[in-house]
Amino acid sequence: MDANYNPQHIEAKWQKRWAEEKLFEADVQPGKKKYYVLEMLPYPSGDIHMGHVRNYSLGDALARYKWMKGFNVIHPIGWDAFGLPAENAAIKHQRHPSEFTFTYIDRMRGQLQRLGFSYDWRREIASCVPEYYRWNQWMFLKMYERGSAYRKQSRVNWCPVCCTVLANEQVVNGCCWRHEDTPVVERELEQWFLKITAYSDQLLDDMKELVRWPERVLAMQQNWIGKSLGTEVDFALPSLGERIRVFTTRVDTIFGCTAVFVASEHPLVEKLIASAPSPEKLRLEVERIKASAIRTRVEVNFEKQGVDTGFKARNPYNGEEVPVWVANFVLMEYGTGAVMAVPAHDQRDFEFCTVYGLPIRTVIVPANVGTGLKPAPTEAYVEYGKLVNSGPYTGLTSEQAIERMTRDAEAKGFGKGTIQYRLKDWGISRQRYWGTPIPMVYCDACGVVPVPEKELPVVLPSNVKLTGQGQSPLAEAPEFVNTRCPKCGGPARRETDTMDTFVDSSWYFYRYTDPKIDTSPVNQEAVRYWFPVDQYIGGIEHAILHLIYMRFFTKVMRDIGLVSFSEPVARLFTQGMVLKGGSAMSKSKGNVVDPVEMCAKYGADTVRVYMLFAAPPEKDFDWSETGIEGASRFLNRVYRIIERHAATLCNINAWTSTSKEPLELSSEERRLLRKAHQTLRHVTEDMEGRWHYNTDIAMAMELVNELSELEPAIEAGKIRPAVTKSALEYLVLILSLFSPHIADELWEGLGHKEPLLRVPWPEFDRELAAEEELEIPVQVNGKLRGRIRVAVTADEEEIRRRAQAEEKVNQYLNGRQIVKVIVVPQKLVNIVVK
RNA sequence: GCGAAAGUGGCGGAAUUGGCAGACGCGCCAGACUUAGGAUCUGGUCCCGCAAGGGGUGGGGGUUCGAGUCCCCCCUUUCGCACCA
Repeated sequence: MDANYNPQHIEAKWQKRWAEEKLFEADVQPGKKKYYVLEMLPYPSGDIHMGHVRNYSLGDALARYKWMKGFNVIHPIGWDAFGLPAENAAIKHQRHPSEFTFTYIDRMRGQLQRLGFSYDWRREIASCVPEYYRWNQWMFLKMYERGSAYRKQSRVNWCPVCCTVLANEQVVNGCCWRHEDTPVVERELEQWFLKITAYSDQLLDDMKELVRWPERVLAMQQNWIGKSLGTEVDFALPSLGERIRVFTTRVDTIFGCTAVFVASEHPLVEKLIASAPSPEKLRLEVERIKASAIRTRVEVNFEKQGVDTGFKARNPYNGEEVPVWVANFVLMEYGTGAVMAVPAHDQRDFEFCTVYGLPIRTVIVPANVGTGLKPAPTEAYVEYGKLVNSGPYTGLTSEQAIERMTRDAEAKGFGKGTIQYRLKDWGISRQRYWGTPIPMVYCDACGVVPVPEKELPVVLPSNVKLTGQGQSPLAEAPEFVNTRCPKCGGPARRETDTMDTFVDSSWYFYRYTDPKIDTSPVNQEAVRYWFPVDQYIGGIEHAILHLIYMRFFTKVMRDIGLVSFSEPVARLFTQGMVLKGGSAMSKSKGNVVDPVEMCAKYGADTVRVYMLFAAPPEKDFDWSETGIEGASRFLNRVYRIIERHAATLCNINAWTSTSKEPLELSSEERRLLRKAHQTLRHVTEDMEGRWHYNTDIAMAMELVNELSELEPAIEAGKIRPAVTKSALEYLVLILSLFSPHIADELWEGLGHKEPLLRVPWPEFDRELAAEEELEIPVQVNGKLRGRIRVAVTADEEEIRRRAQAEEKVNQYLNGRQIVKVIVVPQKLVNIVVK
C-alpha cells in the first residue's frame, strides 16, 4: 500500500479491475433471487451534473449492498437520446443532432465511469438509434390497431420557443416546462393522440399496488387524473327548441340555480347569437367575453365577466326559467362546457352573481342547524348539509338528494349520473426533427394507412436541413415524405411529425433486460425473470410526466400480451435536489458545481461520500465546499489508520465469534468489537429500506473515532491483531457501499484477493453489539437528577434500589413522599414524589 | 382556496417504537507539533449563570410519571394542484 491516500491512482486501478473482472455483469439465472435497481436515465446534455451524481450514488450503494447480500443484481443505464436541445444546438452550429448526441454520450459515459458506478455496460441503450425507436413505432402501430392511437383536430398547446406542440403534462403554469417564462399559445392542429384516458380508472385503481411509492407522488397523480362523480342535467331552451347540458357534482343544490353559464366557445352560442333580437350586438359582447376568457393559467388577477344572452333555460326539476349567460370562467374543455349557477353554494357563482346582481337563493343548510343561514351571506356555503326550499327533496341530506335526484333525472330522461376526468389524452405529435418518426402514411385513395410492421423502422433521414423555422423539418425532405401507399401502391405522403420523447422513456427499462433483441421490443422471458423493478430512483419532477406515462405504457403492453402484470415498479424513491446557494444549479445562474472537477480535486469516493452524508436522500441539499473537505478528511483518516496496520495484519485471520477456539476478550477488545457490530447492525438495518445513508456514514465515522481512541490499546497489545483486523474489515465492508474504490484498495491491503462486491455481507453479532453495562438516567419528577451504571442484566428491583440510593438523586427525595417509581428497563428511571 | 411535506445550536443534520435533545460532520475557540499551516493531532463549543441551578426542539393549549415524537388551535416555509363546476 502507498503511504498516502491517492484517490486518482486508486480509482483508476479499481475501475480497470472491475471492468476486467466483469464484476457488474448479471445474467438471467433461474432460481437465483434477483434485484432490479433502476435510476432515471439521463438526457445526453453534455456533462453529468450533481443531480445525476446524487441519483446514481444512491442507486449504486443499494446495488452494491444487494450484490453482497447474494442477489443477482441488474443495474443498467442508458440515454434518453432524442430531444430538442441537441436539435437546437444542431441548428445553431449547422451540424447534425446525432453528432452532438453521440459526442455527449461518449463524454458522459466516461464521466459515469469516472465515478465508478456499478453499471452493466453491456445493457446500455440509446433511444435515438433505429434499433431502439423502431419499437416505439411498433408499439404505436399496435396501439393504432387497438384504437388507442388516433388522430384528431384539436386545440393544442404550442411553445413558440420549442416550435412544437406540448402535452398537457408538459405545460406548467401556462408555460412550457422547458421555458418557464414562455407562455404557451393555443393552436388548432391535426395531431396524434394516445388514449391514456381509457386507462384512467386503472391508473387510479392500481395505485393500491403502489404501497411503496411516496404518498406525494400518488397524490399528485390522483390529482392529475382528477376523477369526479356528478350528474349531467338538460336545461331546455323553449324559445329555440334546443337544450343545454350542464355537468355538476352538486345536483342537490339545483333548486338554488339562478342562471346557466356557458363557455364562449360553446357550440350553442352561435345559435343564440343568430336568434338574438340584435345579433351583432350580442356577437360583439360574446367576442369581448371570449377575449377575456381563461386562456392560460398565468393570469393572476383574473376577473369574472359575463354577458346575458337574453335567452331563458328551464330547470327540469322545478320548471323555473333562468337566464343564460356567457361567462369567461367556464371552460369548454371540461365537462359539458356549461354549468348551472348556484351562487348560494358555489364560491365562483357567488362572486359572479354578486357582481351582476343575480339572485342568491339558499337551498342547503348545515345539518346540525335547524334554521337557515344568517341573512346576507358574504360567501357561498359549499359544504354538504340538509336541503331546504327544494320541493319534494326538502329535508334530505345532500348525499341522499344527489342519489335520488340523479335517479329521477335518469327516469325522466333529462339527465344521468356521469364521471368526469381532468386527464386528457396524450398528444404525442411534435413538429420537430430529432425524434421517432410516426409510422403513418397518407394516401389520397386509401386515406390514413399504417406502415406495415415488416417495413419498420421508418428511419429518420439524415440529410434534412434544420432551420428552426416553419413546421416539421421532415416535411421538407421530399425523399422521406414521398412514398408508396402500403395498401394500393399509389403515391402517398408520410407523416412528418415525430413522437414526444416521453414515449421513448415510457418503456426503456424493459429493453435493458435484453437490449439487442430484434424480434420484439422486449424479451418476455427476461422480463419475467427481472421484473418488477425492485427499486426505481429519480427526481420528483417526473411525478406526473414520465411516471404516469410509464404506468400507462405497461398497461398497454399487458393488453397486447407483452407483459403479464399491470405495474412495472414495486418501489419508488424520489430524491431531493442538489442546490448551490439556495437555488438549483444552472448555467445561467453560474452556480454549477462540476462533478468532474470535484473528482479531479478530491476523488470520486469523496464526492460520493459527501453527497450521501450531507443530507438524508429525500431532502434537498445545498452543496458546500467546506462540507466536502470534511468527507475528504474522513477518507484520508480511514486510509491512514488502515495503512498503519496493514503490514502486520495482512497475513493473519480476523477474529470471529464463531472461531473454533474462542478467545477470552479483554474489555478494550469488547469495546472495539461492540462498536463495530453496532455500526454493522445500524447499516444493515438501514440498507433494508430506510436509506438514511447520512446516518450510516456518521456511524462509520464513530467507528473510526473509536479506533483512534483505542489506538494506544492496540499499540500496547491490549487489543490483539485478529480483533483489530476484524473491526477494520467491518469498516471497509461498510465503506464499500459508499466509497467503493478506497474500500477495495484497503481490503486488498488487509490481505484479500477478492473484490468486495463478491464478499458476502456479514451478519452482525447481537451479543457483541449489546452493551454489557448501561448508564441509566434517573429522573425525579421528570427532571434529570443523576445517573447510575448497572449491568444489562440488572432486574427492575435492582435498578430501582440503585436509583434511590444514588447520592445526587437522594438529595431530591429527602423529606418527600415517593408516589411512584417508573422503571423502563435499559432506558430510564423516573421517581415521582410529592 | 385545496392537497402534501416540513419547522431542532452559527450551519448541514441525529434522536427508527413516547424515555438522557443536539449523535456525526462543518464552522468557530484554545492548545500541541511546526520555518510555515488551508496538513495532522488534542481539548472545548445549545442558551442564561462565577457557581449551585434554570431555560430550551416555530407559538399556544392538552394527554402522560415522562412529549422533538401523540391530540387540538395558530404561525411560517417549501412543493404540487387550482375558477375542473
